[in-house]
Amino acid sequence: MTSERSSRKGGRSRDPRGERGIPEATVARLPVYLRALTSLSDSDVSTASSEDLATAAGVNSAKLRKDLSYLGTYGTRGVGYDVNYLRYQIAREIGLTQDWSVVIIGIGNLGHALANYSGFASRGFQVTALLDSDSARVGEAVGGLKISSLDDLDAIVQDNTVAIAVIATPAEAAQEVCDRLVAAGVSSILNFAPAVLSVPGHVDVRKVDLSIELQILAYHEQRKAQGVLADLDELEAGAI
Amino acid sequence: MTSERSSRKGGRSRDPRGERGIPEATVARLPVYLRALTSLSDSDVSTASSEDLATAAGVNSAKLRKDLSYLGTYGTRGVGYDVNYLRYQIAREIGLTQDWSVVIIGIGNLGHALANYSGFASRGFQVTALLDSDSARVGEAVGGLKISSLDDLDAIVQDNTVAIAVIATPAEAAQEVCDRLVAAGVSSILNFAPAVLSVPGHVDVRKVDLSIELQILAYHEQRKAQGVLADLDELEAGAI
DNA sequence: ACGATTTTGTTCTCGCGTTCACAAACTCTT
DNA sequence: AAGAGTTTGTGAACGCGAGAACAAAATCGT
Repeated sequence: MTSERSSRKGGRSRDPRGERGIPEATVARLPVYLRALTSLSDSDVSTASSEDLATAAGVNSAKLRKDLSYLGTYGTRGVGYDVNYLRYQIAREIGLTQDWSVVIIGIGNLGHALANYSGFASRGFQVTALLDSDSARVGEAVGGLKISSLDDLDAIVQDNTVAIAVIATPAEAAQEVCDRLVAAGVSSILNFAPAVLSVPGHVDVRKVDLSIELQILAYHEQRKAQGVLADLDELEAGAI
Repeated sequence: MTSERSSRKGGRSRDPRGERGIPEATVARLPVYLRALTSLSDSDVSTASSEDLATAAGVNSAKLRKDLSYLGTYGTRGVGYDVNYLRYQIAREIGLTQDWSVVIIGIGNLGHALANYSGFASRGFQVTALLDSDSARVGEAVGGLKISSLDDLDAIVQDNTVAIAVIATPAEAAQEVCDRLVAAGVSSILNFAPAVLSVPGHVDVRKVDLSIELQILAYHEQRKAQGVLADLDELEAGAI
């Protein structure tokens, strides 16, 4: 997994309330299922088996069935799942039946790209503000929005009832921006800055770190290369 | 974790060779430790305890010690770890003592941002080519590099011994681009396109998906809000 | 020199997540 | 109507990862 939850340790068993809690690993896959269902729906497929869905989502069918069983019993034995019905149920479970207001902090290279990314709006996430600490950039228009000053954070968060923020600042600024976000009432943060953020327990942080991903790939790549060398050694040693 | 390995199922226990295999969860944290060590080194700290390191990396100290123990015994009891020595050892283990050539495919908003991102080069990842299928963009300069045509992929990969590629195309194009990359000999792929890629077993794919991350945050956010409502209900019902 | 203190490396235990395998439930054919 | 064929939902087994806890090893103070 690329990202980590920094708060909320427990899975469903530690839930103080008795209500259905969905395992974290399952939650992380629901959006993938949703995408697969949307794709099938666009292809006018009205019913799909767990095997079909699993293939489309790139997972094993038993896992998919167990994941879906946490939401309820939405399938029909001997038939499969109604694509549109299941799609709605997952969307509702994730919370995509309502719109979410998102602000992006730090409009550098990455912030720019995120502001122009169309994939957000299509899923019910609306970027309502772009903030930057550089006063020279305030007022500049990016992706149909004007950049606001970081000083207006509190007002912006309150006016738009923002719960989710995206940090795309340099690493040095990330913790301070994070603190201000939390103070303003934001309780979910997507962090692109290569920095460890410390937040109060009620705030969720997810991290996306490009250079970490590359390093993980490099590790395995190096390992493959070593394996080849070792195989050659064995070959020379006449072991095979 | 946000991303998934699509190939290579086993952890260290299934390793056919008897050599030390590092658990996947540990591999994913090594880059974080590396960053923490670099930061300490920049602050002229020469020695650090597991507690210090763990705090800087945002993990628990027992976990950190166990992770490091997979690499070897690089600490000194009663003292701690030599920052620069440990840093070198982790870098070597990950494979950062060599340079990695990386190509980026799909120079849209995101590809643009990635091409300009300075965080790659600083960690030994050198972007050697930018590719796009849109012939109108070929030749355009981005971040000091000229965009090449996708048709030149094979030659570029071979000339630069590229093992790692970044896919930043729209979802529709991702699988085809992926197939061509694999055919050209690339065996590690970082995928930003919101699509499930299918690859042969020897190829590693890691996925970074912004909209999935937001959806996971939305789920928890919704859950927090429901919890508040439930608490209010209990209050009204006189349960407290 | 030796006990007190610090801190690592490792063992052990527990819980989560994955997968197998099968009974239950539904459809279809005859 | 009944048996054959499908496909879901779930119980059970298993392996990996997290964290507590402790023994081993180093330093420090006297």
